[in-house]
Amino acid sequence: MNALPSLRTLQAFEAAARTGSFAAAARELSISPAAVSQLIATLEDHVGRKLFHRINRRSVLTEAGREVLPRLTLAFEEVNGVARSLMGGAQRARLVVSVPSSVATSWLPQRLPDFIGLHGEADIFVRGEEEPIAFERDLIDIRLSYGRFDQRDHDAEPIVTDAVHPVCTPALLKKHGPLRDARDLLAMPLIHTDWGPAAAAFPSWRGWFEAMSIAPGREIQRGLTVNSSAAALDLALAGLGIALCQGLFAAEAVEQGRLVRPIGRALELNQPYCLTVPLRSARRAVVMAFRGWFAVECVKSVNSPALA
Amino acid sequence: MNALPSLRTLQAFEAAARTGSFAAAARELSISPAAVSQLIATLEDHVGRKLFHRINRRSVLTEAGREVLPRLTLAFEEVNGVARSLMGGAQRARLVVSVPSSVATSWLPQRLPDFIGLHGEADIFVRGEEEPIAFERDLIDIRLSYGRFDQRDHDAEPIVTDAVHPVCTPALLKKHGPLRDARDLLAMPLIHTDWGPAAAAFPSWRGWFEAMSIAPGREIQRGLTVNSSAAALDLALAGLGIALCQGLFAAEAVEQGRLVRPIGRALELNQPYCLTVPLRSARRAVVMAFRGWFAVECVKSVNSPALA
DNA sequence: TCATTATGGTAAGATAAACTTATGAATGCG
DNA sequence: CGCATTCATAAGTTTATCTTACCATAATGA
Repeated sequence: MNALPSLRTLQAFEAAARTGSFAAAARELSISPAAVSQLIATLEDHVGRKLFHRINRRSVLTEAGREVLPRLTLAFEEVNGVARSLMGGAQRARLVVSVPSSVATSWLPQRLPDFIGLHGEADIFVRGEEEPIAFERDLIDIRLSYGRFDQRDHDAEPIVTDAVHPVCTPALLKKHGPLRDARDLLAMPLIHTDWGPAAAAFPSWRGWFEAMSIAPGREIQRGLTVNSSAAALDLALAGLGIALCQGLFAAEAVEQGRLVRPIGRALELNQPYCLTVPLRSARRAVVMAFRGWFAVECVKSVNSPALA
Repeated sequence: MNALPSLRTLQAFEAAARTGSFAAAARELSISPAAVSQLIATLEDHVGRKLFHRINRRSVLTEAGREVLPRLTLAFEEVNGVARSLMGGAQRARLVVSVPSSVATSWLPQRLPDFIGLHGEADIFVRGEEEPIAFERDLIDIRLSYGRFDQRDHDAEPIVTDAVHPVCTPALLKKHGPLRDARDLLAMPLIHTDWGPAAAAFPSWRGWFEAMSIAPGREIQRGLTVNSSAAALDLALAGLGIALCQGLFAAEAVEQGRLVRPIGRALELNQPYCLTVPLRSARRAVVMAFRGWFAVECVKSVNSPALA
């Protein structure tokens, strides 16, 4: 188990391979071309394999070299990025937030300016993605998920349990006249959401009617079907039907009067929303600040008086 | 624009921060504790900021240190991985393949052993994901996509244009009796696929009937709806209905007689499947080999005699 | 309590890695 | 051809890195 080659030789190799010339690499590293040549020779010696074909005083990468170059380049770019951020005067906080895609499209971006206003400048990365989440590979600092996913070295905390509400535009409700009971909904165009494997346990219209003690027939499968809450909300806003939408997403439109609830009956979800934070990030100031703010915003949306 | 700190000092910092002790870092780097202390002091000096709180001969990371540690660790791990793979005797080829999720679940894994048998050992990473693809961030060597996505420094090549075929189990077909024309399909349970935003232009049952010059009523929306080809195929295999499935996925089951085509009419897709290869990877042996093999496998499935 | 053993910091000197300069050979270009 | 550019090699220098030695502090345990 020999020692690994020195980082300096790898650095020289990376620069030369990327630029395609020892001379250019030398300029980049502010050293002489001869030094580059020697470093690379040392590395080739150490790993026991040529990394450049020396053909005509010109060097082209060997297969082995070509194979590893992109990985090295990416890794060194990251190292240099870290170094630069350490050297920068006032270091900007960095925060990687992972949320379900539906939250990433509109709910979160709308509210982010508020957080930035409260907390000050920060480099925030929002990732819209579904379980399973690669906390370590993607260096995620905080994740909002539907349901609790406990892991070693991660702190998971339930925030609030949401519910789904039937919502549609006021115009659509007017057109179909006021409803007397839940059964009248069956006559209106329903917007279905197919949650996919991610959250198969989410309530459907069928589930909602059953919770209202109404046994729906096959006809409820009619109408539009989409595969995300965001899309369902958009269709509802466009007046195309009644969507069964989480409070989290529907609250704002209902508060503004752009959507109404034809029937004030909601169906609670099986799982709460949870915030998961890897322990390595739990103590960082930005992360703690964001965690608190995020939880409050979720609760505010879900428990909006407009949905009471 | 000051020079960046030397990699060696960053390496020492990373080891000390990760292990939580200068002494442990020294052991890891096979140098003396004093050397670690000096390297870190040099780094702190260079970036003009303390990275450890020295409290009681014990060091704990400062906020600045905690902020950058995970990024540094990940980057150095990658560098070390590269170094190790260079030192390893016979280097194993490494290949990162990106395909649509549906292809990643079953079609590709089934066929990979064949490629490995032909080409020899290799470290193959299969990523199931949808457009847009982050070729550079994820260092992808080759991508199969539905439709052509041209980019700078990428080579995109159409492979074959697939078609969708109605398929169901022989048992289901028998139960509903032989069909005389396409219109009879309307009486059978249809399995719908909702492609989502990724490939909105994919044909639906409605499109298929229209191509057959049949104007379907609202009733065709009945039945099951799933959001992936793979799921639709599974449901069809379970005898739950007729799915409209790409030749790529259906070919094998039809060849084996597990599925049949109640009507031999297919509907061609709007876009061909394409293989995209970043130029940096185009000349690598594994990549070229895989590209050729992959294209042939796709064509074989799509043009299977069983679907003729 | 008082060694014992750990931690990290500092100073001085040693060593080896890294670098420069100088030179040569091969190539391409005007 | 003459000139610029490329990389390789050799010899000598610089300096970053490392060791050794010694100190201070704190926790551990007999």
